[in-house]
Amino acid sequence: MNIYDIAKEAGVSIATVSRVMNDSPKVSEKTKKKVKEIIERSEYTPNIFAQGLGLNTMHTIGVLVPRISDAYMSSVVAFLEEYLHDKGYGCILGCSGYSRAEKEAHVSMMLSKHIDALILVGSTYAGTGTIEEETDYIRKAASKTPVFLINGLVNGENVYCTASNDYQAAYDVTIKLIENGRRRIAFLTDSHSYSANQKRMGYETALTYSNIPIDKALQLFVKNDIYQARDLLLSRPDHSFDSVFATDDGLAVGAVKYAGEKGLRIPEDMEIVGYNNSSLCICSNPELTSVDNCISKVCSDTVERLLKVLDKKEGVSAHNIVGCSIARRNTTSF
Amino acid sequence: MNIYDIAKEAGVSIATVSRVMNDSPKVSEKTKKKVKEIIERSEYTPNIFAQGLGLNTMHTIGVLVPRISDAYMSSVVAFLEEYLHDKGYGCILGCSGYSRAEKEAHVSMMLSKHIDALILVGSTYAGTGTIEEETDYIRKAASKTPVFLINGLVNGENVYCTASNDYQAAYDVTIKLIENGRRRIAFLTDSHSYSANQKRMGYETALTYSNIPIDKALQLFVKNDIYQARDLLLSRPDHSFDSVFATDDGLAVGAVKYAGEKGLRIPEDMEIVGYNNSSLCICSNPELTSVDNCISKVCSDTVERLLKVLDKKEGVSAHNIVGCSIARRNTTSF
DNA sequence: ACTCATAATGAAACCTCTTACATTTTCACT
DNA sequence: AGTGAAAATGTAAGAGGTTTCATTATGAGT
Repeated sequence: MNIYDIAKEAGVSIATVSRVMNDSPKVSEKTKKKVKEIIERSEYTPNIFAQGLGLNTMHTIGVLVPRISDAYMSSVVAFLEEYLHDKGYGCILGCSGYSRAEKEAHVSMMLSKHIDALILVGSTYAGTGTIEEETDYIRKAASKTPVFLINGLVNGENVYCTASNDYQAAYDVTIKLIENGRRRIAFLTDSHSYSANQKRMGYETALTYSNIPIDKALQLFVKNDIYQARDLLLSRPDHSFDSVFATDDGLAVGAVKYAGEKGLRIPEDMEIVGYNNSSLCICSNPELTSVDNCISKVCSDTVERLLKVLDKKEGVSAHNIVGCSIARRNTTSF
Repeated sequence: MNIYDIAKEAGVSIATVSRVMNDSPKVSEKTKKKVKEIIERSEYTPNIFAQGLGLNTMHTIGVLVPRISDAYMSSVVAFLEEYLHDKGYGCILGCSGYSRAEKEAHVSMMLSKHIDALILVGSTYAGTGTIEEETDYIRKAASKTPVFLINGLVNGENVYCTASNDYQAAYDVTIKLIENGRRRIAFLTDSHSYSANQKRMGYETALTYSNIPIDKALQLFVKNDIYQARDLLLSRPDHSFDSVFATDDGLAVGAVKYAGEKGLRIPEDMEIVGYNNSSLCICSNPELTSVDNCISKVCSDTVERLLKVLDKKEGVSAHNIVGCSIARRNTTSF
């Protein structure tokens, strides 16, 4: 069943059928109605390949995340898919893991599928090699299709970034903890990403601003795993920290488990703040205070900017920042 | 940059270039080497649309889930994407929600993108209308492309199902609780899906087998939300149940919160079992005993069967069952 | 050197759509 | 009725691959 069959049955040329399919104004109402009826009846759908060959688009966006089973990432994908689908775009998903090689492999696979744009979520930097090396594949991809980063920052032609204001949020959280009398705030992270660095800078700035010396021994790096986070904290000397600011809710849950193990009361003896305000927060006991980095807004902004770029509209800025808020629950006393 | 450019530069015909691209044996080593070099150097990739037009495939599989932000679903998608990517297939993701109309819309969008097969995850039945009505869109889709259900059951030409043995697992869990002296086991679910019904049947069979009357008042239905599950349990009379078997970890966490609210000790006063063995289990406090429905195996089986079907191999059975196990943690005393 | 089977290559058809341009139809106005 | 502009429709040329079939090149066996 192709456009010729429809044309023959309707007694018109294929050009007319094509015009009807694309809602062109230069077809008489009478013809339009007749052709539409036949299209309807025979459940004809145009061949996407032939269409793509002509139009050079398939209305598909590539979405690449490091790990979809992560609560934060899956939320991001959920929003992106929803917004894109609303606008008639399909979503090719890739889960790359954190290695550069895997990311590159996924990106080139997506490019070969002729996506209209590429969205990269988080983790643009794996911590091996220089930033330039690490992000070169992004600029390379951007030479073929517009690239949109979510919570990442890369400068380059055709690269657009949308991020939550992690610097500010981290600063705010740290100040809150200091106001609560905390002086030895552990900074717990699992990433060298742009976001993680922003958080670290906000944290350090707040300490400096409050005349608290920065103690690098309080900045802990661990794989994103609840038990590993717990064990790392357990390996630290008792009382070496009085609160934990984690760059991810999973790590914060690890801190909760640490406190349980040590018999520390939360939040009296140990305050804990997570990040992403994910589903883990209310699953945790006590429920976790966390930074709400407003995924929904970040995603809707990204899609909005993406559509503008595809529309060849001018004036889409390279960078875009979205504010965060703090979701207060029971692991802090603010 | 197209096949003609390569052909011209190499001084061969486009047919030869095409053969080189597809690793055809009927090209001399010398020519192959020369052409490959030029392809490499000019970073030529064949146009997917032209290729699709000829081959009628884009090596893309549609994956439709109701809710990707669900820990279980995102795990399933993670495995599917990994296995499919390994085999050179891309993944078009759709998040449909639970309504039939949305599912149909997503399926037809995917079909219009010319997927090679469609994988539907869970929830084939939304509870409105008869099973036949609810699943008709699946058979319709199956007339255009092979359909693979994960933890769903629909009979039809070109429909292949892979499911975990939820009936058996539910039976086993219920027997364990009974062996622990529980007599009033609440069955908490959020779905009318095939899986949920299998679990219910296993639960009821175990009760009957143990000469415990089935009390419909103990079978509770609630939206998949931790707080709603907690509140529903709080609304029941005290001591009306002594344990909870939930068909999803989120609901089980709701039960944990209920017990906390009521001051019940877990597992002494209240045993709780979840389902899916998701990341919520270790996040919960106490950590949740849960049925491990072996997502990895279900997904690898699905992909394996899918590849066989695409390969036109015979003998792919319509149904395939994978065994479950119980991940014992701290909300039960077995 | 001459066959002849086989390997290597090329020409052209085909896949199904979009669209620029050409042609035909319509119809208001004289 | 005749004219001419505007509207409707059709023709044919791409878009960029794959593949069949025909043709040419190769080289082993005599």
